[in-house]
Amino acid sequence: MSDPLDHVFAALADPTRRAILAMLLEDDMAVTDVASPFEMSLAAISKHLAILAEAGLISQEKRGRVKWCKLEPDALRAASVWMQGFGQFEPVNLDAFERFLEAELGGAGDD
Amino acid sequence: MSDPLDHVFAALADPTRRAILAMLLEDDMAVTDVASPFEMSLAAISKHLAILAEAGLISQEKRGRVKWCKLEPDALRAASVWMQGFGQFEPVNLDAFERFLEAELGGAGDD
DNA sequence: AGCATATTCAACCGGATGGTTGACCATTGC
DNA sequence: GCAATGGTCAACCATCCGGTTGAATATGCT
Repeated sequence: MSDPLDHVFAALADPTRRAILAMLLEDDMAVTDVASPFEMSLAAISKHLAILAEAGLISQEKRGRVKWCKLEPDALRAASVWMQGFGQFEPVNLDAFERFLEAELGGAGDD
Repeated sequence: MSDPLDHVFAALADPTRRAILAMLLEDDMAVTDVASPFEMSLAAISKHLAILAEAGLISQEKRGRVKWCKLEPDALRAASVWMQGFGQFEPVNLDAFERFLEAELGGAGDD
């Protein structure tokens, strides 16, 4: 019932969470360090991180008493593909999508 | 304080709304026709459409007593750009594409 | 052991969301 | 004019969401 895209897009809908992702782009961070620039409680940030982790957008690994947060751009990939489908589309249907895909596979490298 | 991305991602977070977008990919539709495949009230669909319109993902034009809904793929572009900015990843991968087809178009458009 | 640090848990709160229903315009057609 | 059709509005409900606070749980330090 709940498509993974539900969680990804819902996670991305919050500006705090998008800011967190932007921070994690530069480096892995501990929860406390993620929280420090924000004007809200640590618990709130902890919840945001849980939501991001649930969506697969980050992973969390506990080393000692510190939990490290790491960006997982792979989860963004599915959502990105979903959106590009709409962007490239001509008002027909899947044919155009297939042409689009073939062009991508032919022009860009392999995965 | 509300970034347009907030609205776009929030709008995309609901599977009903994504299904509506997928339907509108094929053709412009009247509100009643958008609603017909869904097992929920017309009022509910009307709200969903309002949310999509608020996010700029569709436009609505009233001709006579019929309100036509039209996909506006341009609104997706900003969100897509945001994600590309994140992405050290290639824009397309086949797995995600196939998942997209099954989950979104296969389920919604073929009822 | 005892205390500080890192993080989560639990309860709570106000406000948003997704849905319902019934009443309410607006437009079309007999 | 009046009834059917297309769509929204308003009130309501249950649930989720984003935030708070205070207590609880781990782990590390001395």
